[in-house]
Amino acid sequence: MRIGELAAAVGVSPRALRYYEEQGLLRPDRTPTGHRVYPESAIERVHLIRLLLAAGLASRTIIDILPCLATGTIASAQLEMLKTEQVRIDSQIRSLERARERLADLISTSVVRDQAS
Amino acid sequence: MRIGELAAAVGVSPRALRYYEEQGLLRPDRTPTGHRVYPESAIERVHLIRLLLAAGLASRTIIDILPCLATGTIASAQLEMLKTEQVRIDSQIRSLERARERLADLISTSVVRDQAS
DNA sequence: CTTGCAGTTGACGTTGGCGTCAGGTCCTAG
DNA sequence: CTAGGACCTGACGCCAACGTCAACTGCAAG
Repeated sequence: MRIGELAAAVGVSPRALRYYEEQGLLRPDRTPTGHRVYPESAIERVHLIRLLLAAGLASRTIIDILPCLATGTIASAQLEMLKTEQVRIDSQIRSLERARERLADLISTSVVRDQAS
Repeated sequence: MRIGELAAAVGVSPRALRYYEEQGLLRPDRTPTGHRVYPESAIERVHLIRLLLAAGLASRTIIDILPCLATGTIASAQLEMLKTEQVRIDSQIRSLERARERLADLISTSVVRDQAS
């Protein structure tokens, strides 16, 4: 499939897909004229990339863990990285929960006041 | 208290405090010679600012809701903003939880492999 | 007085994840 | 043959939240 199709399939821009390739996250084949050709599996792969990027992992980190999907094996150094990221994500979740709670406090304790513009 | 003291008290850099002021989040008094002077309450205020920034709120948004703390009242437009932010935070938390789960999957299903180098 | 740390403003640098041209090529339909 | 999408490679733009000089002033201690 070509870049436009993949982009539509996963809901990202072609520019983003080229950027992922530039970062080493994707390695599409090329037609003789240089057009990118992606396998079906790229859809799943991009979804995972987006998920991890949204969770705050650096693309460098993602590069290291993507091979684990294909091989089903992982180096101990990468395993440590994954655990570190989990810890970071956990603390980020807690931070978000505190913020949400604080906003809820504000909402429940504030008196709504009419505001002309 | 001066900027260095406040910075140490809340664990941020003086530069960050000046930036918050530039953004309208803080309004310290000044000594006759121009040095910033913060009230004790600034500690609490900066903690809240950090919490909301960490939760992904824009400083412009924070500007609008900080007065609510002081007045205990809130305009209906700001109330809507707060609810919108809550929704955003909720979806962000869910996204993080999915990522964490995915990492846990990887950890539990991958075979740890020895790695020279 | 001077040493030296703390403070001031101003301005440019950084990082990530793309958006957005610009200028050219490829390919399919009519 | 030609029109017009879709694709290509640069390369510069953008935004937020500061970091990092630079060049200067303020101030307390010895």
